[in-house]
Formats: sequence, structure tokens, C-alpha cells
Amino acid sequence: MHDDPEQTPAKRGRPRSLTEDQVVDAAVQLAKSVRLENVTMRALAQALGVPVMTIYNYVPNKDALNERVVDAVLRPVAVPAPEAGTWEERLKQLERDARRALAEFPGLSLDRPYSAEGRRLAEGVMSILGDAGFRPTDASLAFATLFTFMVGQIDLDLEVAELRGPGADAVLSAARAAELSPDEIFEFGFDAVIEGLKAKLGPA
Amino acid sequence: MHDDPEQTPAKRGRPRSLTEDQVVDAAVQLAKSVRLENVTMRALAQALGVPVMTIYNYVPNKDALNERVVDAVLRPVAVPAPEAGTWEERLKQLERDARRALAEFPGLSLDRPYSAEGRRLAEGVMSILGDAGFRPTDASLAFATLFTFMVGQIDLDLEVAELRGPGADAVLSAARAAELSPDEIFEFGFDAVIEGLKAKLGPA
DNA sequence: ACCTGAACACCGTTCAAGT
DNA sequence: ACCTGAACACCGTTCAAGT
Repeated sequence: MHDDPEQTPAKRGRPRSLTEDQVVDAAVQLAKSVRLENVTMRALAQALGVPVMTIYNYVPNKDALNERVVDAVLRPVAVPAPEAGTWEERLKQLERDARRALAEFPGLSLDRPYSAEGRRLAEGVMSILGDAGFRPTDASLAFATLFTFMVGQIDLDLEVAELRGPGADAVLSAARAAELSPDEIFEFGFDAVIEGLKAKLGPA
Repeated sequence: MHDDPEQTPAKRGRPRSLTEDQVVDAAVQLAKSVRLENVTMRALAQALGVPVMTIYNYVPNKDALNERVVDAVLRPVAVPAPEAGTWEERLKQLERDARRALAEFPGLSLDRPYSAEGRRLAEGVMSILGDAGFRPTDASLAFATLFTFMVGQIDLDLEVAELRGPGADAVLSAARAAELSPDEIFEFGFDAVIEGLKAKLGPA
């Protein structure tokens, strides 16, 4: 009964010099200027002012760290409630928020392996599609289309951000010639996708 | 006049042990089972039966090698001629071919930096959109939407291929529950995008 | 001329020793 | 109990020497 290690943390041993949040936050900051995959454990340790191996007391390895960074970035993205508007408006707001959240982080994508936050957003989209009245199979197809569009859009955003200047690139030069901003491209594409989904699913 | 080094290759010095095509082809083969970024120069050298540094006689560095691999994979993808069908059919065939070509290669994407073949395909899509009667700004918007969809689709294909089994993934579990194949998802999504583009651009 | 061994400047991570 | 230096098994690539 007495001496329960859960109740009495018993500050024995060396005190922790960091918290997990500090480690993840520092990695998030570094991921703003360098692609997440290129954030090195050594650079992270230096930013935290600790030896490299100390990080491994807070995070099992780099993959796990990356997952927590993605979670931290996606956490602020809300799933709009039913009262927030029509299903089209709710989806658009969700995808716009996600895109904005990810835009600060070069090369941070929604893809594999799915984080807890990624799953939350995926379920949010599915539930909005359910509210819209789509039956399960149709909702899955619509989800896949929206997800596909979203991943591609983030990739396009990255290219626009990186390829400033000399990169004589057919894709972007066409967009540049027409003076299209990434936001305009997103709005147009998203509306087209929604329109297409309604056309394909509406008559059922 | 005499002794022109261009006309008379003059087999002096050590003979080349490889050709550039051999190097690229070997890299293409390795990229079928390992993501291109994870194909190491050392593994490539071993597959070719030469010391690592020999590769640098044929290719300046790994980035350039990767670009040539992407070009080699994309080269067989044709831009359907005007006689091949309606602009919708031509676009669909092009994107389906590109998707199939890339499907064999895990993690091979259309994105940055654009290869010569990628540029050829991009210009092909733009010309098909021109044939369809889209004016330049509209064609750019439509192109960006199609490109976005394509990049996302390839990413989705990769995840479907990789996440066999335990990965309890919301995105794919929904698709699996509905027994949707990647091809069905592609067909549906592509048609929806085309439908949306027509709806947005048609009334103009 | 072309080839290539040795070496360098990086990675992530294991392992055993330190307090 | 928590921390961490040294070392290991990798990378891509430079550089100088070999034929």
C-alpha cells in the first residue's frame, strides 16, 4: 500500500533536463526552414543545447519524432461542426486550414504513415460526407478524390515556393504567365473537384 | 585538318567499361524494389560489378542519375494525338499511361525537379487543353488541377501498395471496406475532375 | 584518358559506462 | 534512473594516384 511509485514520483536519480514537448517543438521550428527529412538529430540536439544522445531519452527514434512533428502541425486544424455551414463550405474550410498549416513546413505531407491527427482529419472529412448524405461507397470514393487533390496541392505549393527564379518549368511557367497565385489555383481546383463530385453523385 | 579528335575517336587510353545507358538501366531496375531515393551508389555499383567511383565517370552525381531514371521511366508515355479521341479521352489516356508507368516504381513522383520528359508531358497536356478550346488562363488552371490530381493519385497508389496489412489506416480502411481498387478510385476521381472542369469552364 | 582506392564529412543509432 | 561519449555501420562525394 505504501511507497506507491505512481503516487510518489520520488525525485531519485538524475533530473530530466528536457521535456518531450521541448524536443518536438524544437524539431517543429527547424522544420520551418529545412525539409523534415533533412532535420538531423545532431542539428536538433544543438538547437536544444544538449548532446545528441539525450534526445533518445524522449523519443525512441527519428521516425517517431517525425510523426510527432506532423501531429503537432496538424493539431490546430479543426473539423468544422455541422453548424459551420453547408458540407461544401465545411470541407473547403477544413482543406484550406490543413493546407495553410502545412504551408509553413516545406515537404511536410499528409502521407504515410498516418499520424493520429491525420486520422482525426480523415474521419472528419468522412463524417462531413456522411452529413452530406453520401452513402458509404460514394463517401469513400469522394474521400479518396479529395485526399488525392489535397496531397497534390501541397506538393504543388512546395514547388511554387522552391522554384522561384531560374527553374524554367513548364508547369509553373504556364501558371506564372497567367499570373495565378497558389491560392487561386487551390480555390479553382477545389471548386472543380466539389462540382465534379456533386455531378457524379447527385443523380443517384 | 588531320587528326580531328571528333572524326577519329582514337582508342587511346583505357576503354570505357560501361555505357551511360547501362548505368541508368541498372538504376531503373533497382528502383523497382527500393524507393529511388534509397538506391545507393554502392548498391548500384555492386549490381553493375564495378567499383563505386566508376559510376561517376558516367553520371556527375546522384541527383543527375535520379533525373535520368525518371526520364527513362516517363519516356514510353505517349501524348495521344488529336485523332486519338475527344480531349477528355486523350487526357485520360495520357494520365492513365503515366500512372501505370510510375506504378512499378515505388516513390517515383512527377514532382521537382522537372525532367525533360516531365516537361514533354506537361506540354502535351497543355496542348490537349488548347485543342479543347480553353483559353490560356483557363488552360493553366485546368492544367494545375489535373497535375495536382495526378501527383496525389500516385501518392495514394504508393500507400495502397505499401500499407498492406496491419496499418490501421482510416483512409484506406474506408476504401477497403467498400472494396474499391486503386483503378476504380482513379477512374472515379479523374472523371469527377474532368466533370468539374467542364462545369467551371463550359459556361464561359 | 579513363579508372578507382583511400579518405572525408556526413548520417542515425547501439552500447556500455558515467553520475 | 537518467544521461552521454565513443563507436559502428552506413551515406555521397573529393582527391590523388594508378594504368
